[in-house]
Formats: sequence, structure tokens, C-alpha cells
Amino acid sequence: MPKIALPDGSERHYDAPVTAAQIAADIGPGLAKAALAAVVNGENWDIGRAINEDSELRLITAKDDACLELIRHDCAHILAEAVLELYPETQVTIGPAIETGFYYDFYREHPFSTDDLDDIEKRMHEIVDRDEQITRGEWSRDEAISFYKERNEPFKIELVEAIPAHETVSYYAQGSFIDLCRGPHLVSTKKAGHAFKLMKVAGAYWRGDSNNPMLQRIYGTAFATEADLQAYLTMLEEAEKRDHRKLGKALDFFHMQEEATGSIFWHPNGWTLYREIENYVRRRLAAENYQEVKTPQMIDRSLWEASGHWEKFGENMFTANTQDDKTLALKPMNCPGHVQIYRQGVKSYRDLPLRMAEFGSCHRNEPSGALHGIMRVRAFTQDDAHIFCTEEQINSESVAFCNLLKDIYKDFGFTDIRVKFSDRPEVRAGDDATWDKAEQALSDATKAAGIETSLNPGEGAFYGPKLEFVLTDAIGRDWQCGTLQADFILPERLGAEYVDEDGQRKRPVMLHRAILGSLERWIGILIEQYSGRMPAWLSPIQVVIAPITETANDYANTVYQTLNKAGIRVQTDLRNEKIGYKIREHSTAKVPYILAVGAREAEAGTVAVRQLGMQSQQVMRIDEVKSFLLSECMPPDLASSGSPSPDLPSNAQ
RNA sequence: GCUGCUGUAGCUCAGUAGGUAGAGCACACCCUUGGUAAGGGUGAGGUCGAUGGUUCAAAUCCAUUCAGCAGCACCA
Repeated sequence: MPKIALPDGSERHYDAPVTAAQIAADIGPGLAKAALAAVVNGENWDIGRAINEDSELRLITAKDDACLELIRHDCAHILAEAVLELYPETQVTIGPAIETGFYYDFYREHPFSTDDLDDIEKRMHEIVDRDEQITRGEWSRDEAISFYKERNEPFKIELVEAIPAHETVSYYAQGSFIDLCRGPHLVSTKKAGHAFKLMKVAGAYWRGDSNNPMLQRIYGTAFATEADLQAYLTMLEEAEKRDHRKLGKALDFFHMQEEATGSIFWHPNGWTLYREIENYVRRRLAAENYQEVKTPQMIDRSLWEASGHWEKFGENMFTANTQDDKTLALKPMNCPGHVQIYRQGVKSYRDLPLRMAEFGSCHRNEPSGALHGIMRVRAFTQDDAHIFCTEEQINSESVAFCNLLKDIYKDFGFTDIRVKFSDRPEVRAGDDATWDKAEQALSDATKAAGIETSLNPGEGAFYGPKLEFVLTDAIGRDWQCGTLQADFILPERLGAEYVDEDGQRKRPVMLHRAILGSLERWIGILIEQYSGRMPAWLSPIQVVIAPITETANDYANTVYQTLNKAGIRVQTDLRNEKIGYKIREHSTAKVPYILAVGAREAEAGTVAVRQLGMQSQQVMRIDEVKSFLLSECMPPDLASSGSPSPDLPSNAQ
């Protein structure tokens, strides 16, 4: 005799088990039609599945976000049904709904090609039109296993065996297709609708393990309406235009080429941006009492053996052999080098915390498939630093670091930061007690800094747990940028110590930390964040002076001299082109300010200022425009402190 | 590293029945001196990622290889 509680607070009583569909019909015909699924006591529920006990019920309609997940999950099943119909020799594995749609992993001898997707998609539309009823059933474990044995589906058998003993084994059937599935689903294939599209085919390892066979994954996306689907596809196209690889080339920032895979050739424009960022960070660190150092690019393997890198990280290290049979390694990290500087001379507790920073150029031999534009490269520069401190200082140093990081991110326009807490990995140095201590210390520090973290189990560094500050690129991929790692192990291994108040020699703790992460990745993210339209202080070319006719060339040069001398990155465009052409070109090149000068301006000693993205222009006197541009182009840290002389490199020509 | 796809002028791309390559933009020169997103003309520029093979003949077919792209795995 189930009693059903509804979201509006009302209750309905039934004499016998009842389905959500029946309840919806009792409430009204409109709802009966609109209801697609239900949530019963917080659990997703098929609309046609009987409810036996007193329950809280919420009905799901097409407007619900939860409905989208159902549609996508249905699409995954429809995809599998279509594939089995077209390619009966295929084995099915798993097919969930995901954030951007759905996928299904198949196993077959001959991989799918992109051409197959059209056929499969066509068949999926047919299956939707067939209006096949989707029904839920339950199996005993043995029934499930013998079913899949008969069909020669070893992957599915593995899945059944992995289901915990106390859970029921359910399946969903539609047409001739039956899939082991937790559900829920809509009542028929028709309800999934036609607003779906298969996107790509790719390999994916069974259970995400590269030791397992590779499956064929087909990705698709699906929405409740055709309009939503179109909007999503348009959004993807727009995101592609923000791709840093495309913009980096278009804006003449950098290039890469075969002979130096994973390394960047920085062009003058890109390098100007790079240096501007580096100088900004340098000023911020100096203000926080960091000391900057520089350590060797290549170090003998013995040091890497001592630090543990040779063993734990050796596969990713580039090495070079010398004529006298030494093996040197290009540094993949800066920490061992910093410990060497720390160890010069005796350190006192009075020296701690000691903050040692380096724009450390590192090389790592990343797997070829991991390379991605300038976001994931083999040669990069970290805004790295190591804070040598006592255990008691971990907390305050971590809090100070988190605050500095947040402030710097804000200056670059990032306010929405996600933070992951990565704890001990399987391959690690140090004993469990040390790890307990390190994880606890880092966790306490994040709480003190008021930072919310999500757990990222087993992803810590081999020497310590870490915080990862994650930003997202144009098409939604996550990239780790900043990091904070508590390390009790390297100081031990490399013999760092200090003399405490009581005269005893003790181990300092090392906090490994980076704010931007790598300059290269940071610039990649920045380009995508701003679609290449950098804030003026970061723009490689801040101002272009464009004479309207060549009679104004001399005057343009005069204005140029004034602005260049003031430290503004300014260029002139004296080419024999019309002003409209020049405006278009420099607008496309995303130059923040264009100063048009013609006879009128030359006569009056003014310029017509046109700001990027604006239709109109504003006439200013030379002295006015100079102070206007100086303030517009001021790096944010200098602007807020009101420093009179910005440290702008002047590289204009 | 694995699976699939791609690789033609500086850039974006065309070239599907194998017969020694085309367009637009950019570039050079000439004309035009034009007031805020592309003025006009002429011209130069590729041997088709690399290597090997099939063929009378290959950008086009085959093999190997390198690089890029998507995903997976990896990411201290």
C-alpha cells in the first residue's frame, strides 16, 4: 500500500504497487504526456517501473536537466543497437552518458573508420522511428553470465562479475538489443528524439588501462531539441576559433616544427608577451621576499639518482653522454638544483622560511600522444620556487601562497579556479607515516586559506601530495597550472638541514610551488581566455600609428618618438595603403589602440585614437594620449601601487 | 605509446576514374594619396611531409617513416 509524497507536499495513497506513469496520469493528462522518468527516493527510476513502498516521487519532464542524461543514455543504447545490426560481429562493452553527450565502447577486429559513422547514424534514426519499447528486467547473476557466454561477450561477463553481490543485476531491452544496465531509461526509443549526432571515433583502453586491449569508442552528442543541438555545435565552432594554436600562428606569436617536436620557436610578438608575464611574476615574487636563482640545465645522473628522479622519473628524462663516459640529464625539475644552493653554507632556523625562485627551464620527454600545442610540450619554463621551512611554518606559508596565487590569477582575469587535492600515488618515495604527515599538513593549510578542493586520489607527486590549480581551455579541457606540494622526502634524500634554536641539526620541509605552472601553458590558456585579444599591458604591440596619407608620415614619426620614449610598445604603419585597410589589418591583429593621423591632426598636434572593438574614435592631444596610453598599458601590479615608472620593455621599432 | 584521421605555395584550401599542379589571401613591382574593417593592375612563388616500391607514367596506388589533429593511456 504505497504512500507517495509529491514535491508540492501533497500525498497520494495507493492500494497496490504503482508506476510513476500511473501517478502522473492521476494528476493530469498534461503531466501524463510530459512525464518521461522519475526520481524515487533520490534514485533515478523508470517511469514504467513499479513502486512498492512509501516513497518520495519527483517526475522528470523534458525541461529537466536530468532528462538530458536519460536521452543521452538512451542514445548510447541506440548507438549500440545500430552497431550490432550493421556489424553483428562486434562486441559491446559500456556506454554511459557524459558531460558533452555519450559514448559507447565496442570491441571488434577491424576498427571503425569515420566513414562508418554516417551509416551508423542513419541506422540510429531508423531505430528511433521504430519506436521500440524499452523495458527493464532483472537477471540472476548466472542468467546474465550464461546469456553473455552464449553471445560470446567476454567483456560483459567481466562486468557482471564485477557487480557487488548485494546489487540486483538489471537489464534493458529494446527491439532485439539487450544491455546490462543500471538504468533508468525512457519508455521507448522514440523518446530519445532525433537531436543527436555522432562526433568522432577513437581508441580507448578497456577499463582505462593501457595493458588491456584497445576498444573502439564512438562519441556522440544529444540534446532534447534540434535547436539545442545546433547551439552546441555552433558553440564548438566558436571555441575552435579561440584555439591558441590557430591564434598563436595568426598573431605571429610562435611556431613549432618537426625538427624540434614539443619545443617552441617564440617570435618577437610572442616573446614580448612572455617577457612581460615573466617580469610581472618576478616583481610579485620579489615583493613576497622570494630570492631568484638560476641552476644548471644539465646535471650528472648521480644527483638524479640521489634525489630519486632517476628511478621514479627516468623514463621521461633526456640524457646526454659525454666523451669521458659521463651521463648527464637535462633537468626535468628544478628542485634538486635548489637544494644544492640551499646546502651551500650552514642554514639557521633564522634563515627560514627561505623562498628560492627560478624561472626554471625544464625538459621532459613526454609521450608523443600527449603533446598539445604549447599547453603540453617537452621544453618549458616553470615559475618555480621552493620554500624551505619548518613544519610549523607550512601552514602560514601555504596560506600566503594561496593568497598570492589568487591575486595573480585575478590580475590575469581568472577568478573561477578549481583546486584538486592529489594524495599519495602508488609509485612513491618515503614511508606511510611521512605521507600521513604531509597530506595532513597540506589539507590543514587549504582549510586555513579558505580553499575548497576536490579529491584527486593517487595523483600526487612521487615525493609528496599536491594541490593542483586547474584552468579550462576554449573547448573545455582542463589544464593544471599552479601547484603546491608538501615534501618531507627530498630534503632527507639530498641532505638539506638547518640548525635549530636548540643547536640541533634538523630537516627543513620543502614546499614546491608554481603559480602559473609553466609560462608556455599559461600563455596558451591566456590566448584562449582572451581569444587573442590581450589586455593592453600584455599586448605585444600596444599602439599602431597609421598616417592617412604619406604627407602625415613625418608627423606620425614625431608621435612615435614621443610614445616610444615613454616606454609604450608602438609601431608606425607608413605603407602606401588606405586608412580603412590599415584599420582592418591592425584590428585583425588585435592591436589595442590605433592612432590615425592626417593633415588635420598634424596641423593641430593631435591624434585620432581608435580603441580595438570600438567604431568611433576620440581626438586627443599628444600629451593627453601619452598619459592615457601609459595608464592603459600599465601592468596591474604597478597600476595598483601607483608606481610612477612602469618597467615596460621598449622593443618597438 | 595506442586507435582513427590528416599532411598540396607564407596562410586557408581545391585537385576521386594515375598522364609532370590550381584558387583566395599574403608577398613584390606599378598606378592610386585615399579620413576609419580589404582601391586597381602586373608578377613572382609549390614537385605535392620524407624514403622506398608498383607503373611507360604517381600529388593521386602500395609499404615504411616523420609530424599534426581527436580520443585513450601518461602528465613529478
